Amino acid sequence: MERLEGFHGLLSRDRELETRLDQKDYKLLELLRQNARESYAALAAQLGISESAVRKRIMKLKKLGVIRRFTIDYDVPGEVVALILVKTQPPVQTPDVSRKILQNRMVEKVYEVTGEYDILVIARARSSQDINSIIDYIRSIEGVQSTYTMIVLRSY
Amino acid sequence: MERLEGFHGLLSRDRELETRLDQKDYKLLELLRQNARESYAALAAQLGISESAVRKRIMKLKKLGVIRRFTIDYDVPGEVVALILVKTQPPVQTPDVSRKILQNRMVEKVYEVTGEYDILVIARARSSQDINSIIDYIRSIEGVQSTYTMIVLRSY
DNA sequence: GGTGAAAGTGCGACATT
DNA sequence: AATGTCGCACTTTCACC
Repeated sequence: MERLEGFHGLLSRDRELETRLDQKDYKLLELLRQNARESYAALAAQLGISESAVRKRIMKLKKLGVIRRFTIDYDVPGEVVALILVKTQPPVQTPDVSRKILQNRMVEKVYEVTGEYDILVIARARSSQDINSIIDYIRSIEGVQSTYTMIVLRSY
Repeated sequence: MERLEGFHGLLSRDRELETRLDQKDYKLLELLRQNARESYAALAAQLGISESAVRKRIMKLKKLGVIRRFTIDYDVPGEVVALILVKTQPPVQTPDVSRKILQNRMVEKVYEVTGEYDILVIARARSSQDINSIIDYIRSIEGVQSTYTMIVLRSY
């Protein structure tokens, strides 16, 4: 019976995968990546479908969690961006550390990764002192073994 | 005379800095970071200014290069995201290497940084084979000494 | 995925401080 | 120089097909 349930679980996963993205979805994501404020009508024209179809696809992509948020890529002169590699140590779980890191409002993005380090943090601050305080904050989290910080000089 | 011109240059720089961002600009950037598709009217209400004022501020921020683009934060199931650290070697200039890296369409973002490595690349691909081909591409660029790749397991 | 009508939004011109 | 007001066209939204 447990085997059957396991099997059933696999089937449900397949069913989820039926909501696979098609070429128009991929193109839509690419268009939105380039300009997230483009009107549905303009997107529709480029995709060769109607404006309401675009809206429904975007809604679906948001519901599926594919589109996480509409945001901006920006660069405030004087602000300091830092990339902070973090090494965690068992038995503390890496996701627990990630969630703690995210609580800092200067943290923009957190990646859990393979390799020598476990987490990469992208942080943004008004000054290098503020970067220092982010690092202090991260190093104070339980399960953080060490950090390695890179200051961003330029980005594209 | 040359001294005077130099001094004049400094003055012009100061004049440019007069287009400093105020608190409303910072708040506007934060609101857009959270939802880049929010209407000007809704943004205006939150900032306590009129809708056309918001429009003009956003225009100004784009013109100043502060807002680089409106984009989406997204996560396609099955796609592989990799963070690739790159070490460059003189006499090749790091920005030249960055520009070459950017030519690869799977490359999403390039940071030039301080520290042991000179560049961090964020790349996105349909499969790990594609990630491999990005790495091969980067390693084939003149001036690239070594790379270190981390595969993203999860991101927030 | 398309249609149509109502509500909401974008945008330029001009007035205001 | 930055903001506010107004008018109109366009866009979005929400029914339903």
